[in-house]
Amino acid sequence: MNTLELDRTDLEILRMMQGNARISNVELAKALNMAPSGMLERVRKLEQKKVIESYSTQINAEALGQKLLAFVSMRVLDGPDYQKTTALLTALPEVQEVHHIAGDDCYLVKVRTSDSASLMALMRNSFSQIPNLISTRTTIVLQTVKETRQLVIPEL
Amino acid sequence: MNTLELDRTDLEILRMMQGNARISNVELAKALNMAPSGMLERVRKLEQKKVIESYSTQINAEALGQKLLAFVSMRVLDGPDYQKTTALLTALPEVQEVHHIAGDDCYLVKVRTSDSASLMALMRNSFSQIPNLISTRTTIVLQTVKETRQLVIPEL
DNA sequence: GTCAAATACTGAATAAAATTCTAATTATTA
DNA sequence: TAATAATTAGAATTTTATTCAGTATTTGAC
Repeated sequence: MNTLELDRTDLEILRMMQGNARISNVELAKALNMAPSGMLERVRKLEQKKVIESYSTQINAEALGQKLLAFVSMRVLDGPDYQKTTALLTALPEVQEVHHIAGDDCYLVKVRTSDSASLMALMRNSFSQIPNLISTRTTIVLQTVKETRQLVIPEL
Repeated sequence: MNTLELDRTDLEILRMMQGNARISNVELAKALNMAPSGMLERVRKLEQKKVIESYSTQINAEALGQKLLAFVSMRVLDGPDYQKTTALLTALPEVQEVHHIAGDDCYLVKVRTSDSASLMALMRNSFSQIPNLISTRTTIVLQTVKETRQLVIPEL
C-alpha cells in the first residue's frame, strides 16, 4: 500500500480511535474482525506514517480554573525577526492556536487563561515583550457550545 | 478530598496523560511512586468527576484530505428557534467549534473541510438551510502554526 | 498472465498490564 | 478522641499487548 493511502480498515481504525484513544487493541481487533497482532501492526504503521499524530486527554478546562477563552487578532510586522516573533508567540503555553489568516500579515490567536485579569497580564507582560507584534483586536468568548477536533472521516 | 479539588498527584496525572493518553497505568504509577491499583482508582475518579472529559486521537487532517480551515462569523436571530438553530449548526461534523462571543448575537464558528469548494457547498447546502442563521464573514486560514488543546496545568 | 519479492495477516506462546479484592493506613469529622 | 470514610498497598487473577514463525495476499517486473 502506498505510504499515504488509507484503506477502509485504516479509516475504521481512525474512526474508532478518534473518539476513544484508550480503546484496547483487542477490542479494536474484534470490532474489525482481525487478529490482535495484525491490528497492532496497523496501528503502529499509522503512527509511523504520522497519520496518527498523538493521543491526548481532554481535560475540563474549568476544573483547572481556566474559565476564559479569547481570540486575539494580531499583526506581525515584516522584518528579519518575523520567524522569531512567531516562535516566541507560539511558545507561550496559554496560546493554544496560532493561525496565519488571509488579509494583511495577520494572525488569529486562540488564548486560554484563568480569567480576564490573567489575560490582561499575559497581553501586558508577554505579548508586549515580543518585538514587532501588535494586538489589533481581542474577542472574548462568552460561551462555548461545541469544541472538538474530531475530523470527518470518509466512508470509502 | 473535595469533589472538585485536585491535589498535587492529580495534577501530575493530568500533566502526564494530557500529552499521552495511552500511557500505561503501570508507567504512571511508577512515575508517581504509587501502586498500580491506587493509580487506577485515581484515574477512574478523575473520569467520574469529569475532570477527564475524554481520550482522543489526534489525526493528521491533511492525511484525510482536509486541507481547509476557516473561521466563520455568524449571527443568529433571536426567536423561538434560537436553541434549535444552535443545535442544527453544532450537529454538522465539519463544524469543529461554536463559540458565543461578545457583541451582537454572534457566533464564531470553526470549520474544517477538504477544500474551498467543499466549504462553499457546506455554506450553501447546510448553513443556508438553518433558519435564522446568517453568515457575516468567512476567514480562510492560510497556515496553522500551532494547534493544541493542552492546558496550562498549575504547579501547586 | 506468471513469478518473485514485498506486504499483510493469523494463531499460538509469552510477557506485560489491567483489574479485583482484602487488609492496612491515613484523613475527616462529629 | 473515637468513629467513619477515603486512600493506598500488595497479592491474586484476568485480560491485554507483544512477539514470532508460518501462511496468505498483494504488488510489480517481466
